[in-house]
Amino acid sequence: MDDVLELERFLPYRLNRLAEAVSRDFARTYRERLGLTRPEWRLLATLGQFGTMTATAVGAHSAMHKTKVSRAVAALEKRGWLARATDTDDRRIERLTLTSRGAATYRDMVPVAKAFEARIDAMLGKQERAALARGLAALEKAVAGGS
Amino acid sequence: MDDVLELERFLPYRLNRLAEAVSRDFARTYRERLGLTRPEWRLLATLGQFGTMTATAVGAHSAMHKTKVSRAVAALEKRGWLARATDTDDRRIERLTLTSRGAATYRDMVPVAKAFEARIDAMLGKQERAALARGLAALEKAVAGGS
DNA sequence: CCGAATTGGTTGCATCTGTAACGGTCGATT
DNA sequence: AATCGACCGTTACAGATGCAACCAATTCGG
Repeated sequence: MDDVLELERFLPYRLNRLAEAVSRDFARTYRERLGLTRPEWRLLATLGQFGTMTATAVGAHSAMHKTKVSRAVAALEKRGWLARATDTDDRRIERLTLTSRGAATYRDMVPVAKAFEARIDAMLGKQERAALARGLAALEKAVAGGS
Repeated sequence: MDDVLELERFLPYRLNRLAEAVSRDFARTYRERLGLTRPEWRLLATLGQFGTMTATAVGAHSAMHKTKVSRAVAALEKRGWLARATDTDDRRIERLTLTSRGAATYRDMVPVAKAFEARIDAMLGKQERAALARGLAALEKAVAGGS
């Protein structure tokens, strides 16, 4: 009974496998079109959605290691897609914002991402989509709270 | 309407974030206790469950890049946890099997993984657990078929 | 107040990773 | 049987990653 682990039911394994499989195609498109790595894309998407944020907040939101965030920030800054502004009250903090060029890139990218999303959605039935949404939401809550 | 991408609803992002968050703690335990990387752990778990397999099959099952598998195989072989046997009919193929020492390590690891699994399950309600299972299964099917 | 502990962020270093190219094997076509 | 293409697996190389150690700024505790 306790001698075999069924990977098909093991959550970390399933999530990793799905994340990998689902992301791969999509990641390739923005790497080829924009030359972005995954962390860089996530940073762009996060700032595009939320406006100004700190590096730590980006990391917390996307579960990225802080060094990943740090390097992604440096990369986008170098391209002129992102600007840093040291907080006047707490000079450790840097407020990150997309430049107009960064925002323009973001706007170009959004429809592509949405099209990708729609393609996946189309492959799931309505019931399954609802179940997935509910299950993921519950898991996100558990992970956030349990830590 | 089409100007912002809501990351909290975007599947690749959610899956990556969850996979990362869920795996991190667990990965640390087997890295510290056994000195295994993630690909190595997955290889061990896959062979432990299925017995003999080829490297390609392992990669397909776990969505790992073939070079990852190749390196994990080399690492486990070096530890004496895994043995290769070239197929006599098709000499391109290598049948991978855990050695008795590898199998012993696997057996030690299974209860740890199951305990981890149980801890996550305990954080989800029964309904949510069912929804998650259903949603993930549907997505797995879609991903496998769509490709 | 002052030193200790904490926090935001960066960097050195070793390791891990993907891409592309490769060597070796097999099957099909001719 | 020679050739072409497909397939299994490895490796060189450049780039990405995580850990630990670090700097600087802030907050906490006495």
